[in-house]
Amino acid sequence: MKSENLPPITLIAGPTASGKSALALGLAAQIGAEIINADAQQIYGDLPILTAAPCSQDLGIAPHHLFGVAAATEVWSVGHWLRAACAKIADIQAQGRPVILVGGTGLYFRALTEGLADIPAVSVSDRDQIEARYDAEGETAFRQVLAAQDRAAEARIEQGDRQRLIRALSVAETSGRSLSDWQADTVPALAKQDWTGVVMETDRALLYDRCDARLVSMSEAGVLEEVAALAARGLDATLPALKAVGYRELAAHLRGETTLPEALEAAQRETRRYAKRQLTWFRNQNPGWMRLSAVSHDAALRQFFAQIAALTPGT
RNA sequence: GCCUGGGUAGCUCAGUUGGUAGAGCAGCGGAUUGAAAAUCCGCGUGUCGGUGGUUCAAAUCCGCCCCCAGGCA
Repeated sequence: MKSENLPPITLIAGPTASGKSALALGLAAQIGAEIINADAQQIYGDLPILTAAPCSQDLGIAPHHLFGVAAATEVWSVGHWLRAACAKIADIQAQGRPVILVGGTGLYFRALTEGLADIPAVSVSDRDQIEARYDAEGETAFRQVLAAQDRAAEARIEQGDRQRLIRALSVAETSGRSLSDWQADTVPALAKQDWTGVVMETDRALLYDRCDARLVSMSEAGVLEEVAALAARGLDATLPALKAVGYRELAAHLRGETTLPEALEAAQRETRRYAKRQLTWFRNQNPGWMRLSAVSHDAALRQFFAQIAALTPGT
């Protein structure tokens, strides 16, 4: 149970409501680490209740970074987050402190551990133009155009996946190099020996119960007011900050389209579905990461140290 | 007690002249490289209320029983 056995960076991933934040806090308190957010929605600060942002008590336990740092009008991408996270990691390590990254966004962890291609940004106007072409030509014709420039991407992207098809052609046309080419040469942001990956594997039934209960407590904490305030700003509905799970359902109730019980039930269902997608990602995309199944965060912390000890014989 | 209408997937229901059943929603599995709390793909999961009978063959037809809804008493 000595922090010297730990690599300097700990990555804690897991589905929503799995208790990963509590584990991060417990670990941070024990080893004197600072916490960096690895969750796409918690970057934005306008829906603290709905996105389960850390509370002031949490903030008093350990320094937190990249939580609520962006306005709802901003558009952060994986790349944007990765650069910010790497800068924070460097800062914290310069002070000689350990780092913990916690979050539920599998892609962010992948960018960190496997790298992200250094693709030039595609401007919004260029993307809009390609989107317009997709909508005008239809998927079949669009795929033919894409296949001529990036056969591998066209073959890999599944039927109906408009978002990925548009991304692939946007990159090929604006950078003059295919997305598949770019992605083939990526370098991990973190060196393998510098980090330990942990996945929270909470029992499915328990996890779903927690998802349901969380919507109830969010409701008591005033989510509706928070959603109403953001909705009143009349922002573009495609902004990432407005894609928080539950936002759509609660906003529909505020417009009088559904009753509150209906809205809460729908939001709970969407939360469970989101948790299921995360379970699928972490189950299959993070081989080699430590798995923690303990229910309480104390037990999870003990399980964590036990596995660390098992990984480093002789200590 | 009698009459009528129902009991088929987790839920709401469909099921032609008898050929061991299918839709929506829910659920489950999977993909995932700059919107990722996003985006997309795949999969019916079933003692057809129970039981006995007719038939080569019953969710479908017949008998009895059980349960639900409504009506009459």
